[in-house]
Amino acid sequence: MKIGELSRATGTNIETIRYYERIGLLPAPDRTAANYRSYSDAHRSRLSFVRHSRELGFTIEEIRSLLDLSDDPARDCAAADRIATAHLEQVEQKIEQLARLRDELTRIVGRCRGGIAADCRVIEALGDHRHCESPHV
Amino acid sequence: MKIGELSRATGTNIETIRYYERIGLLPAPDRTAANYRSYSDAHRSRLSFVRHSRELGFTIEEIRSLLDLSDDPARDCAAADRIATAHLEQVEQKIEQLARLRDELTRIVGRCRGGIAADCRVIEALGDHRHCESPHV
DNA sequence: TATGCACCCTGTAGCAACTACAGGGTCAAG
DNA sequence: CTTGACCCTGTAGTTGCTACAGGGTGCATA
Repeated sequence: MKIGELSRATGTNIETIRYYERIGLLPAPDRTAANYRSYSDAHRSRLSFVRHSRELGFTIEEIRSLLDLSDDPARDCAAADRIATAHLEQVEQKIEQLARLRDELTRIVGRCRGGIAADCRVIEALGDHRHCESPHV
Repeated sequence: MKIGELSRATGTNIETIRYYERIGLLPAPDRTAANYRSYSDAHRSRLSFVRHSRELGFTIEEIRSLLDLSDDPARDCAAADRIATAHLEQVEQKIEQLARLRDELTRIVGRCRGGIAADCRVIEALGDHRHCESPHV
């Protein structure tokens, strides 16, 4: 299939597909006589793997490792589990951080009673960390 | 104060301070005879405002708008409230998205029983979206 | 007096993970 | 035979910094 079909089949931007090839995440496909890229089903499923992993927040480098593992079926599955578990922990940390941030923002936004900027509690709170109830970031 | 002192006073990287000046977020300070930047307390509190807002996840452009508002005390506070409220909504959406992602990852990780990559449920799940219980991203 | 060291300067390039052109070639339908 | 959809390469932009390279300044110590 041509790049446009692969794009539609996987919901991936054409430029992104070429980008993945450039960085070596997708193998370079065969070319037609007109120098068009010609993809196989193997390409399609590899790209699906990449996109799905990206949607789940894995970095390109993590995906590279996961692809290496899946390319070699004899390899130890524990490595894949380690990558996924580490990533899960990062996601959990990010959620906690955002939750703290949300609480702080809720507090700040709740204090706005309208009026002019000179009396704005939002601006005041942003200017002074001491208004915060818990550390964020 | 010199840039190093401002850096320590606000916990901001020196390169970041110069970057903020370059993009017009911090006004260019006076210079000493040796061409060193010389900051006032007004600079310090403006930088604190910027850093605190960044910690809360506001983008540079949002901060620019918030600074414009705080520079003009006669302006309507509602604009600041709108920016903060919109940002809060984004944070809440991001939290929900990450929570869905965490659930999916938890499901995937939980299926790994060790063994070889050919039978790895982690890799299998990443390769096929149909293993997912809920849509993510 | 020299010299070492911490600090400052400018300008440019790099990071992640794309996205968006510019400027060109290919191919099938009407 | 031309219109339009598609494809190609190569480069530059995005966000918010961070990291040099290659130089100048200022003060304390040997």
